[in-house]
Amino acid sequence: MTELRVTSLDVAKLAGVSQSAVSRVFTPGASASKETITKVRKAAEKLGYRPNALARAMITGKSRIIGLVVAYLDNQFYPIALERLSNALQDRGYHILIFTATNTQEAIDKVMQELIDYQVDGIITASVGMTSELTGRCAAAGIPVVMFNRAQDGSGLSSVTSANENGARKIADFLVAGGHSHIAHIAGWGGSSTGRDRIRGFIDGLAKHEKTPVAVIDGMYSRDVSAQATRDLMALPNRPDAIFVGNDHMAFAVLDTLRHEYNMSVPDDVSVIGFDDVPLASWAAYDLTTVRQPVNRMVDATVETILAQIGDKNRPTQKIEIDGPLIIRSSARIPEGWHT
Amino acid sequence: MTELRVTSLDVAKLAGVSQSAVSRVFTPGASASKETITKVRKAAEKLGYRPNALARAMITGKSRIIGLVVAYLDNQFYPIALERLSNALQDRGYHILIFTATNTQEAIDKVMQELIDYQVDGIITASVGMTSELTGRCAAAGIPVVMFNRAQDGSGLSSVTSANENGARKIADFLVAGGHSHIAHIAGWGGSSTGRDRIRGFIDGLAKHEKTPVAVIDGMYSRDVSAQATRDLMALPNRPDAIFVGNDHMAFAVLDTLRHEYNMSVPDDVSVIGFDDVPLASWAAYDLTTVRQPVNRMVDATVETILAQIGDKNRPTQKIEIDGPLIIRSSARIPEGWHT
DNA sequence: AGATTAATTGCAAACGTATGCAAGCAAAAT
DNA sequence: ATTTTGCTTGCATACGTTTGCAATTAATCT
Repeated sequence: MTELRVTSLDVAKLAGVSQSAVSRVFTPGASASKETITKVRKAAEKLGYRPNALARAMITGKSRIIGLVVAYLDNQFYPIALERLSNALQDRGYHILIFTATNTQEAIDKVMQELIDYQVDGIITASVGMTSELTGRCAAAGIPVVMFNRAQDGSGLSSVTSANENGARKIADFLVAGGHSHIAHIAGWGGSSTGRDRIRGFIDGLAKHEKTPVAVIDGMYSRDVSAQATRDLMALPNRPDAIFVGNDHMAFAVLDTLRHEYNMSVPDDVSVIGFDDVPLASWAAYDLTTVRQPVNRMVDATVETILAQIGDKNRPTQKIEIDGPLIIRSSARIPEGWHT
Repeated sequence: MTELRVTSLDVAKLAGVSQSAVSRVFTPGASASKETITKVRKAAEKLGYRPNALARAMITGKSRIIGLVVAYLDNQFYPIALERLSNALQDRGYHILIFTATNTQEAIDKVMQELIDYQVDGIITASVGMTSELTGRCAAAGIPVVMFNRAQDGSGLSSVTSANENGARKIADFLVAGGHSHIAHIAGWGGSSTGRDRIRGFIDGLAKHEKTPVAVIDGMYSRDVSAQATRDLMALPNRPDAIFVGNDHMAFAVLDTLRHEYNMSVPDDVSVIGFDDVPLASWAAYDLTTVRQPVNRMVDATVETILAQIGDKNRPTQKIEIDGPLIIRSSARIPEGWHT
């Protein structure tokens, strides 16, 4: 009904001051007398005025919007991270323009372009890779980018990940100490740095004990693919007695398959270890041994980094790795002498 | 390095046309000759120009941004819905400004205000209630609101939900047909219409068979509260042999508690039924009987409604209910003659 | 060929705000 | 009393677009 937009000019007229005065009252750093402030605030209150964020963004060149690109939301890790990121950024007065994009170059390129159209102050990508051409465009547009839970070598982009190699090494140690002889790995997607780093750390960790995995299969971060990989492993002549799965999300599928298709007992028949420690991992139905990705600290680091780069465009990018502990639960045999 | 923003004026100069011409080339409805179009496109390409969405938004009054307010992301239903909403809106050329807010009046009020500041074209709320004062402000600002998976009586706001009463009635029928004698309900938060509707439907459904629930406990949409409710139910003299839980998320906690704290077998000792049919419900570890909320159709309806209201501000609001089927799995006793 | 119509284009005025500049003014310093 | 200092304030401009208007040009019709 009342289709009119109330502007700073309206407030100015009612308060008997200039438009600039109104603007200054609503601009944190600006100077205004006690008297003007109260007059303006009263008038604004009466008219229900609030500054137009878009107009403000255009003039200042700062939109206070952070673009967030995320691929999959069915892996519980990402909604959790998203929630935390959102809260942390809201506290700092930023807002999140969100895009879901499948992990293909075209989709991501398209989405990133649209983000840039909105003059976002910064971009956070969660679980997606980026074209080098695209990173170039962001750099050209002067938009900082931070990759969350994913890194990209030689991109010159900041990234925040957990210590994937080291985490996978811990898992190798744990499984070997548990006396497993046939150890397999259902890996995260080979197209992701996270997947590759975990493979590398795991193989390296096994090598330290002069062991090699009986098999390494790409699980593509998919339940279906991981379930099939499990079947393939069970069909092997040297059937594994331990499986490290590249993330929790896939590990749940592996557990379901072992228990309900093969009637196997975990960890008596097979030990299973995941990676991430999503909330679901602690639920009694799974009780999954896993390496924790410290979401809170990763989120804090991400927010710090992106804001720092927004504040100082010449600040060098950085690759942050945060170590997480092995969380010992009941899905993998616990070596003698390890304390839960 | 190259800190300069390329504007339509730059393109105009390079192409040897006026700034308006450039604008028209990038404005769908506008008229421009073949020749100008190619000249402008070439120049734009060369300079890497794209129209500034913020400036465009300010002048047209349409930001093509939809505000999305969501409370919790640990219930898998919401990330899934979010993903679908995001995709559907992206396809229509809209973008999502997301806010996570705890389900308290102050938090929601604050968040909604900030959304309005950004001149969003519409607002979708998922799983949060709203102040009547706030709905008033939105109406005053001429911003359409659609509530997703929640309704609000007398608010005059559009809403999209599943047929909660009817769904709960189906569950009552199913449990009674299964021959259960002591039926309990761990309900969704009483502060939500969804929670209340499901209670009403369930009690009504039981009443049709001349039964009443042995207990109705508010599970507050929380795992912990639901687990405790389960313990309380098990301590009852007339211990229930069937529990309808207000949503899947809580039902998982109930299952975990029954199985791992009480060593009970489902459905032999107790039948458990949830509501939502999130992906997790079909995983072998839970295999939960539940009523499906047809997310895709709910999302489609939500998008349709919000866009329709944006297109025509005088369009009457509507409350849409979409019926979903009972998905029969193994967590509840299957009555003779029911076909899975 | 002349007249009517349609399409294209540039000019200029918006949209709602922030901010440099100079003027005003009161208080403090000399 | 005069100067200095510091704080407020209004004026006017800018941000990067879209769009009504009028003018120009091209196309169609009689």
